[in-house]
Amino acid sequence: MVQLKQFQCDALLRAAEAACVENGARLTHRRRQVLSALMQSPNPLSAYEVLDSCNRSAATSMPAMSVYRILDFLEQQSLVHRLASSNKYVSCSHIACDHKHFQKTHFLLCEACSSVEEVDATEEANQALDHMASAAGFKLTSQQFELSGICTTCQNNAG
Amino acid sequence: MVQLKQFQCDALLRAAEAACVENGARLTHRRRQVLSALMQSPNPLSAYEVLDSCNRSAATSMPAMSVYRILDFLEQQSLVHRLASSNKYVSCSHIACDHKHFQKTHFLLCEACSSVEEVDATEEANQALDHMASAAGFKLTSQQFELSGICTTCQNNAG
DNA sequence: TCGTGAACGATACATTATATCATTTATAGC
DNA sequence: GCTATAAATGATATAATGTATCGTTCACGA
Ligand SMILES: [Zn+2]
Ligand SMILES: [Zn+2]
Ligand SMILES: [Zn+2]
Ligand SMILES: [Zn+2]
Repeated sequence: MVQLKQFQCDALLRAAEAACVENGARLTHRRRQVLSALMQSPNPLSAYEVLDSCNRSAATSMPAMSVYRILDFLEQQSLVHRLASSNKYVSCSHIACDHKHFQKTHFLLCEACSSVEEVDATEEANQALDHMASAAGFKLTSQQFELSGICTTCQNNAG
Repeated sequence: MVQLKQFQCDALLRAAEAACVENGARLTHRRRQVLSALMQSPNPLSAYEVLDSCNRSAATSMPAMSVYRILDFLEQQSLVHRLASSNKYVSCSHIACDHKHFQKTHFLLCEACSSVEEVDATEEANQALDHMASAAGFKLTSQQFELSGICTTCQNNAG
């Protein structure tokens, strides 16, 4: 996950706008600012990091309230995802494609560079975890996992 | 996970004290208060919930700082575990037994009653998740998963 | 008994999140 | 275009959570 070039970001924003319209919602200026901040960040951002990013790259300053409201909105639209383990946000990596989050989605977090990879659950993993849970009498409901590890790039840099 | 009777709690506290001594640490009065609060709670508690619990059940009021310090200490001693997804704490379910957390430990969280079950990772789950991560080039490091679901009791109550 | 470091108390402060209400903006119907 | 309506935002206050710092007390060993 590398910082997006501007023309890529624009294309994603157009796709995001289309997705909103399809849901009867609007991608306003403020929402676009927040989404853009997350798209351009190589790492997940906390609400206040989003706020700072927006305020650095714009003339008018955004109230903190708006960031919280807008992050909620964007999450409902599946344009961003919230990482519970760090309470930070990442932009969805499937905004431009037709991916609809039908599968469970998991996140791989690099401990070295803080990059995030959004991956679909495998059937193998679903079964193994269901199995592990049912051994304790639990019936798993939908959820996303946030798995820590080392990404390809950082493995190569270290080796 | 049900609220512990007092004599069970006392036995656990004795075991916890022994574990501390083995590590060259001490289970002081304040630490005992915090650990006891977590043991007696059927659900995970946030730092301030621990604080409230301690202050309800004791004459002298505990400063918030102490709770944070002590939770860190207890976590290092593996007497309590921190749940990253909710930023709350639970007492370890293996204080009395000889369980040493050699295996990865995962947590099953009931969405209905908020109870928590601490379970060992299965080899099957480890492999499935390693496999899923390596498909994206990630090498997983140690971690704990916090899986949402419905516990046995709540399944029966619903059915 | 005294020195030492760990644990704790106390205070201030920083960060993060929510509640509330006024104002502005977009939209649809006329 | 004009107006009613709801959505979105601005503005302010406040709550909740977490950290930094320093002085004091306490346990323990020399
Ligand atoms: Zn996504
Ligand atoms: Zn990396
Ligand atoms: Zn444990
Ligand atoms: Zn339950």
